[in-house]
Amino acid sequence: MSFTDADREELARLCAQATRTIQAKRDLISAGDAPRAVAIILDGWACHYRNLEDGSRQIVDFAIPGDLCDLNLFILDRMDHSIGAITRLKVAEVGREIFHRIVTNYPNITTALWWVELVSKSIHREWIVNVGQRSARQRIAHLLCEMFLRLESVGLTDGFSCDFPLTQNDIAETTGLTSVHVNRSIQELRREGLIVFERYRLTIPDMLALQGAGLFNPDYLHIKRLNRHTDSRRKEGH
Amino acid sequence: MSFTDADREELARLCAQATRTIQAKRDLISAGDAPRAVAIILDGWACHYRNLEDGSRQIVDFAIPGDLCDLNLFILDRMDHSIGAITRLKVAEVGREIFHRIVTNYPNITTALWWVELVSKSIHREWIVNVGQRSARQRIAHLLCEMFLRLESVGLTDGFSCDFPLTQNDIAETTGLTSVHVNRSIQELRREGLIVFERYRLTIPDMLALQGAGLFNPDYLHIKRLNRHTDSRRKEGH
DNA sequence: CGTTCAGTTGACCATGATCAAGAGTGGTGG
DNA sequence: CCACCACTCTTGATCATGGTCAACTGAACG
Repeated sequence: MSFTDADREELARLCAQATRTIQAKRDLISAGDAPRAVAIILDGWACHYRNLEDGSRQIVDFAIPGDLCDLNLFILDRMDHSIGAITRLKVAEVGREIFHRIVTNYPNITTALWWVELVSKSIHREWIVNVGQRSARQRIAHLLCEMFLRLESVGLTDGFSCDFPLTQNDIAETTGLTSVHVNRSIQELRREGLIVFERYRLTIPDMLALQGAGLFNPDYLHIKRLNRHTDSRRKEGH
Repeated sequence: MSFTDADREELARLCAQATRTIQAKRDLISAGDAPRAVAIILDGWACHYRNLEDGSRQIVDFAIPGDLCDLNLFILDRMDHSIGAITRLKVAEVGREIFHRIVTNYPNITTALWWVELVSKSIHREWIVNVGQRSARQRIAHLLCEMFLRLESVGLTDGFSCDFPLTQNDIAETTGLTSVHVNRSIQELRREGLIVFERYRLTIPDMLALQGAGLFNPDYLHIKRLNRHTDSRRKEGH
């Protein structure tokens, strides 16, 4: 599958109209709300999370530029989780009617939506594996590998480095660990030279070594096609 | 959204043609394979799982009658996880061409497919929360609540009881615990009268109590609409 | 009947949690 | 420009949940 010029124009138009800015740490939408628009992340990081009655919080996914939120728009009437801004966020919002028009008129885009949805589900599966089976060290290494490759696939890395706005507490809420233990595990990874990570900037000098430390296998990201998919998006300005 | 008679007939036809039986503990399809058909579970339990290089295995979802497997059919070229039969399994297989015909001709069914996909993703999110945040006791209680309600929504419960073919080792691979610890936790739940569970038969005398023990909140299952959705399937023989 | 697989129990161990205090760092207002 | 505050990171000491290893029981099945 690949996009036609008409598809690309339509995508560019969508990203241009109705943009909105959300402050860091604010919710883009909260659990229980009725979804009102599909959001396309244009800039910044967001996270999908759920709260437990006992006060704990679990982050279940991150959204970086190019990612979509709330495809459930038509289908599920209430958000079953919240989406929060990690950094200041810029999003494009696509309302119900426009979305519907796209789905009926642009089959390639619809297929791409399915694609995005299925990959995101595959990532969810891997996160279950991550918290279910891996040690603290491995979980963190795995998370760093995943996010680096996802950032790379949308052109947001710079050689071996990338901006990485998560606090150690965010990482704790992602990996099901405490922030104290995350701290100690990160120090271990640093000591071994597997990562350089300070001031919200991450460098991975040897990706394969870090992948080894995290039992990371990139297949689940379906990156090859992810690239093909996002290529068209990156060229949208052309 | 609701189905027309034409929709229902089509669904009945799909479930009737090309059924296949898989022995217990065999794979329906393995990670790395190219998916060749969408499978609809007609009878028995299956599980979606991933293996790690270090030999451990994580179950990431169960599939019970009425559930679909491998919607990735057109979209992803390789299975990123395996699907195995827990019990002997009866499935209906829908090939690529037929599936494509459905998607183009039956918009209601297509919407229902989206719906199934999104609910299943919501379940994945909850599983991440389960292994990430809950204690052993809570994880197991939560799993039992979820599966009971899912079985109930397709008419496979009998009052407070249901068939429940998972071994303690299966539960361990689902919850990220060891089978020894699963055993002790189950005994605890039994001792407190929260469950009766033997010979692969589960009884939950007080669902709300068990939900409390598992910090279980059923919202993520979107059950109300699940019922509405599966109604049409249950009546297919009519 | 013997074999296999699931469940059970006990003793001991280790990963990661908890609690608490202190050090940087950055932002804000006087 | 400095002082203060809030937040994140860091470190140490202790604790507990759940893991490991190993042996034994019981049921199912050919």
